[in-house]
Amino acid sequence: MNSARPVTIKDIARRFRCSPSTVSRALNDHPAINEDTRKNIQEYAREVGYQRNEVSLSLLNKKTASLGVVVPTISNYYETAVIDGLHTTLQPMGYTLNICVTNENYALEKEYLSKLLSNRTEGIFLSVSQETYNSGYYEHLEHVIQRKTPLIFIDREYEDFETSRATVDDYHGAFAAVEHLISIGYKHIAHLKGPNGLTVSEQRFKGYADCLKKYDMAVREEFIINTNFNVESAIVPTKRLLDMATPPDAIFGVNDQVAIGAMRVVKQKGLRIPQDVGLIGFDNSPISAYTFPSLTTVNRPGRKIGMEASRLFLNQVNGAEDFKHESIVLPSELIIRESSLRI
Amino acid sequence: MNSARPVTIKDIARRFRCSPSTVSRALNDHPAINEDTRKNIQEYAREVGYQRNEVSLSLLNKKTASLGVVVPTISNYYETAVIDGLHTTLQPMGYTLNICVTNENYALEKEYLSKLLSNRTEGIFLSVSQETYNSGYYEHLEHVIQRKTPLIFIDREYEDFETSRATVDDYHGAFAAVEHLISIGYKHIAHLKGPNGLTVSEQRFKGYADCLKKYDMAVREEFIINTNFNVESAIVPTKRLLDMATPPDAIFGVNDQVAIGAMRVVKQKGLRIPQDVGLIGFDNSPISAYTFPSLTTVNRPGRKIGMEASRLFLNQVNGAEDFKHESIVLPSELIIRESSLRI
DNA sequence: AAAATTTTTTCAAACGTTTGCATTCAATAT
DNA sequence: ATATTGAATGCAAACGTTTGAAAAAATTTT
Repeated sequence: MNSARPVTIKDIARRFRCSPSTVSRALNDHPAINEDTRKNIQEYAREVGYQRNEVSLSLLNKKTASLGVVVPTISNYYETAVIDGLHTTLQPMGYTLNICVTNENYALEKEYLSKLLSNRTEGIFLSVSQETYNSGYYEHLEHVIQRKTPLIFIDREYEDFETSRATVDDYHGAFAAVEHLISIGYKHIAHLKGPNGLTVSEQRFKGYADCLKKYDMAVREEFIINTNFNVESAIVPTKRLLDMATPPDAIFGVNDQVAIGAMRVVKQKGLRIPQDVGLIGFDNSPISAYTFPSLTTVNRPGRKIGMEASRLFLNQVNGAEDFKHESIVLPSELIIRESSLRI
Repeated sequence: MNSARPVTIKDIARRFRCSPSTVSRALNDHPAINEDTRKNIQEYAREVGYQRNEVSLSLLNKKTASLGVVVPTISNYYETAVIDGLHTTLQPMGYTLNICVTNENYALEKEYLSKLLSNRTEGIFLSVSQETYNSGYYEHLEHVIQRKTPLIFIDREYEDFETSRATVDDYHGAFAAVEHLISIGYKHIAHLKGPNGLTVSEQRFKGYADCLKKYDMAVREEFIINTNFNVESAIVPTKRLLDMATPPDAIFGVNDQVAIGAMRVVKQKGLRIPQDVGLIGFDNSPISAYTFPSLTTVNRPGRKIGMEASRLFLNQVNGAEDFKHESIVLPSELIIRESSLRI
């Protein structure tokens, strides 16, 4: 009985022996439609479960009300917090989010952007993949801009694109973290860095290095080891650090995962945190409050970033004549917990 | 120069003084098109950055290649793992995922489902919201089914709908957890239950209760307290448990968050885990491995659920004549860590 | 050179909806 | 009775693309 084919305005028109235009107007409460006709049509439409075909409307109006969100991963707390923030602002406005996960892969990123454009997405939030960043290819991004589709960078960004951006102040966050360690009295502070080249990695590293310099402490090459953002990638580097002739007495991890990896190794060595080794992470992921000892970290307001990014997008589409791209930099905030509180 | 208006097939046709059909065929490598014409058109299309308007195609073919994912939240590890699984299977097949977050809200859930149908989504993955579950309203679900849009239930499910489902075996997971506590020697096992009415809560509770019964242990009313799945909601209930005249010597939390909340309270009381109080969670969230002590838990394969759900969906759309709805129940697996290992 | 064949291109309809303009019909004013 | 108004409805085009069938153009065969 209930056919799979959705009932259309034409079906209703046929039923009432009137034209599709009349049905359309009736359903939209157009004033020029006779009260009775309107009521009959609306009632019948409800009965048969008529639902406007938004696809046809999209074609007609060239408005799709859909937005692309292109991120390297959604397995981390931070990324989902950002998406949550985007959601919070944009879904009540009727926008639909298309989430694309690139797995840090350039080819996928390119494909998804192209697909989003083909689908006439009205805006794209992008956190560029690591591979893209390394490769230096960015025609796929230029293409988006050429098409005048609003493009909002999130966190990882290209310096020289005319777009809006929302990022966290990684530099000062890292700086504050290291300054805190110094104030506690730690003298030999190592850094488990993120992958080279990524803004996030480099900014945090810069904050670390600049802070050491400010306090006339050496920035020692061998105290800076790369990781890949996850727990496992911190294991070997931490072991190397602790096995040195003069090992560090504090470690600043590029994120919480890495710090937690380091924490495991430090404990296994029988060293105490924070007495023997101080430890700081970055992100304030939910887990950081519940490790033992609890992890000092830097808060990274993902949800807020998402909401700010939404705001930037809305600014652009409701664009006044004098619209200017903005670069929002949200402050990061040091959260002091047990892992750095040597007394 | 670069107009915002995307270049269409008609633009190209005008440029070559030919008909849109020719352009269309040329771009699609139709054999009936002259080799030169084809090459010229394709080259020009590339130059001007032509991109097929998929919206018009969707209208024409009644295929949108987009799928709805409706979940109560994306702030938890489990939900994102599911989405990740859906992604992994479906994105390579060209599907686009529209993520909708209901915040456990019935009105929102209804609105999103309706919107997804309006957008002619080809399938919907749904984890029903708590409010929906409680309210017992489900016309919005019937509407989806009426429209013959494949509907796949994830985890939280209505028993009496003709759809496919993918769930984790909560019952046996909970049973195994409690059995493990008993085998260790714990005698008074409390349960921090999830919200009443939800399948997840009830199944885990049932596993807990049945296991106690099997070993002739009392199922004590006062040992079963509701929480709301998050850390905070476990604080007061745990305090209440520990303040009892004869407090429990083990606590089974409905999920890791709740167990972690309990862990905090237990530690604050100066009690030792697992010596004084044994503790088990559920979900095997990444955090559970890094608490102190590390948390015994039950693995809940979110990613696999997503992939299984995708498979169920694909079965339905590639539907053979003899297609039958399936209910996949993935096994859960006890992960023994420190919080329950009293020796 | 005409007919037959093959190759290439165009026409027109379709997908579902909206909307400016024209049309129809009834009611009122002259 | 006829012109004038007003209300209610229909027509046709538009959005961008594909596709079967028809037409046109080029080529081959007689």
